[in-house]
Amino acid sequence: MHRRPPPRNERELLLRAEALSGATLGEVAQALGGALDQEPRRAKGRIGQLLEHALGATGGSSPTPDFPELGIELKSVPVDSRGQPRQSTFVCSIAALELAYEEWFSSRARRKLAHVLWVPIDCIPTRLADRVIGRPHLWRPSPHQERALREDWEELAGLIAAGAIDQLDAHRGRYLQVRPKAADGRARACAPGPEDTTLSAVPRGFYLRATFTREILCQDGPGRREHVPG
Amino acid sequence: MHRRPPPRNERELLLRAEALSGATLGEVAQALGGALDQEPRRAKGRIGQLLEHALGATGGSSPTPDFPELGIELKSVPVDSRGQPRQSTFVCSIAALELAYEEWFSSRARRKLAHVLWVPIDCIPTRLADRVIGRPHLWRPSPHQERALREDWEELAGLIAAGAIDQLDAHRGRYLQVRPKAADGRARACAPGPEDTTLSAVPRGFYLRATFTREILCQDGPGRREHVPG
DNA sequence: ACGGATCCATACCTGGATCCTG
DNA sequence: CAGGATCCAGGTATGGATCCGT
Repeated sequence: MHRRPPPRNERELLLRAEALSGATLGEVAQALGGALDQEPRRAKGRIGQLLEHALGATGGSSPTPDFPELGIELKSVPVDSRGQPRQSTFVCSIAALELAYEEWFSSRARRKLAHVLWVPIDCIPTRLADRVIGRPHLWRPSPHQERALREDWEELAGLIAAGAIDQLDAHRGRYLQVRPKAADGRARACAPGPEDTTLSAVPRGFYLRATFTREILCQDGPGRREHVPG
Repeated sequence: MHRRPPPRNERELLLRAEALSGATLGEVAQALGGALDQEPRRAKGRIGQLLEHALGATGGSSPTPDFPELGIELKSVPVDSRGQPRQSTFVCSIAALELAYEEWFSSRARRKLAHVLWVPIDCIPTRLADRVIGRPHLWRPSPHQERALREDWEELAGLIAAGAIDQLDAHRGRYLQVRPKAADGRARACAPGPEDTTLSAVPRGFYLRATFTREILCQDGPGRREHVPG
């Protein structure tokens, strides 16, 4: 499938993303010379990859942001008929053994969430190709949000670093949570255990709760610029 | 391509290997429902993989031997018209940073070479499919050979662990040598540098010199059993 | 002749996320 | 309805070795 060149600045990125809004995924795929012939259970990550191509994101499996020159991450987020997310959003995987040596500021989670272009996808149509792209939303965490994310992260990372990964479940954290991230339940990764031991646990990732992404998408954004005073 | 079930014991493995001797690679591939359409420069590893399938080896990229139940490694070795190896044989790749903590007995090199089924391939015919499989040779290092391999390994591993990987070249070692093992000269791996530093170097592997594999194949083996007294 | 450079197949890992059962 | 389980694509690493210029 064809991939567009990277956008040269933030404005160019936003213009491209707004140009996509209203289009169906099938139309975008066709414009790139591809097709969306697989159905949902078999195409969990296709939407994100399609948007990457359409917007000129690079990166792949590198640790750099999707738009390295701009320091911006791209996230597609499935929404219902009212434009609201119903599911959690994956942030990044967790290298449990290294978490003890990290701090929030240098963490992968903070870097991933520092500057994000959210692109809502209306997931009511069952067929992938019929789903409609919504208005993009370029976001940075507010001071309040960043504080809350940081507190969650420090609690969760602290538990893992202390060897409590097996006592930790997805109930913890207000905005950020920890859940399995693996091909299946048999996958294994190393993690700190009690008293300086190492144990083997299901690989985990950080996720944002749907309540939090709903809050983000309801903040003032491009879709409401006409109401801003001035 | 079809793969045979694993051999249940050493005898079954040897019988299968002897049954292949005299056959061409093309015949073996055809019997497995495959084909050998690629030519040498494009098929450096095809012969080894073909023999794995034909003999029922498992393993792939696991650290276990090719025949885990038997503890036996499979090595194909290209030979000339006199049945003698003309090239070195790859043993295993080197994890340079970990070599300092290893000893010969627990090393990957010793485990790979502890028990090997050598299968010579007459490489005079240019076309892959026309090459003829020779008599297999099941080998364990003699006390003399094991001592020499160990001395080589300890010298080479010691130099690498001491941070001298960039001063080390393929001239060192009587039987075992160290040479690049990478997709190309731009590949990089971490290695110990001088004075507890870490540097980036071309990935290396251990190889057996052709003089050594010639010695192995000339030892008494299945092909000469009729001359053994008794 | 051989030391350094290289080539293919395949398993594994990571990043993209959504599925789905109790 | 949300926590735990899972799925695909694509890149990387590993294992199989031989190529080839000097």
